[in-house]
Amino acid sequence: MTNYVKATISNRLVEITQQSNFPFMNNSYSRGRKPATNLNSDQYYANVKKSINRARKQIRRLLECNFTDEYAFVTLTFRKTSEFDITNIKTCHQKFAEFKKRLDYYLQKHGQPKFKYLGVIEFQDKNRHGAIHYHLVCNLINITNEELESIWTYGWANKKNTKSDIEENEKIANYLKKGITDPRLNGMKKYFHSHGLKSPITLEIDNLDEFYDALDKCQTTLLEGDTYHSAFLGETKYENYYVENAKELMEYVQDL
DNA sequence: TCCGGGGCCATTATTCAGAA
DNA sequence: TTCTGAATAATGGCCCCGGA
Repeated sequence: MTNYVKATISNRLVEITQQSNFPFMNNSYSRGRKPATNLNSDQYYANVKKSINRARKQIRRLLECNFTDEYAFVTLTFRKTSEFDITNIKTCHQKFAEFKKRLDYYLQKHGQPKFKYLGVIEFQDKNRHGAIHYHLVCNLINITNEELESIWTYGWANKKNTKSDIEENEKIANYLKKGITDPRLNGMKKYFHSHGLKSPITLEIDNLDEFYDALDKCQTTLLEGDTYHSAFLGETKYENYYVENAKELMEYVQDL
């Protein structure tokens, strides 16, 4: 029996969750992030798992929301150096921040749009002893690999332009999601992106049949769906759809 | 012209208790 | 548990400014 339905719309990606129990809301308790806890409790690993799941979902959603047409998939690698530790997340993030500034300046100078990106880091363990590299989905469509590498300065840059569609996005999202389970990222940001990206829209659905009708009209494909049981949410059914005509769906949603 | 440091505050990670 | 929203700690994006 379904009592509560929620839809999360990330442009063409539509996720529908139906559950038999209502979500609970109560704000009378003191909650909040505590300083780092002991690293070996069951609770800690449960939180790590949760964090990874949330990051996975969010990466996919942000990709669909913000890179809807053509985008560039970029890999940035550090060459071996004695100047700084290329396996240290903090140090590398600092270098990445400096790179962004150089890039911002370059883009501004050449009258190109501001750098928009969604990215993760990954450790290269085979042969490279945990060297960090960056994977980015971004809007650097018009810049050449050579230009990019000369701005990056720390090693190699590899860029591939991609058309945003269901298969490519799935592939790219999986690629981005691959490395975020690394324990070296526990307690840290597992993904990052430029400010001002569009967020997915979350809706409570009162009339599910009507919502399905609207979906049908927008050339919708079912990607996956399943049902599981949760002690708190009850019978829970989720379905992910891909909508060809996202614009029409948005118009319908505006009227709700 | 080019870009790095400081700092503000946006964004993410972690934690918690649990309705009809 | 493929969970939730809210609160808070922690991290990092990005603007401003000024030095080289």
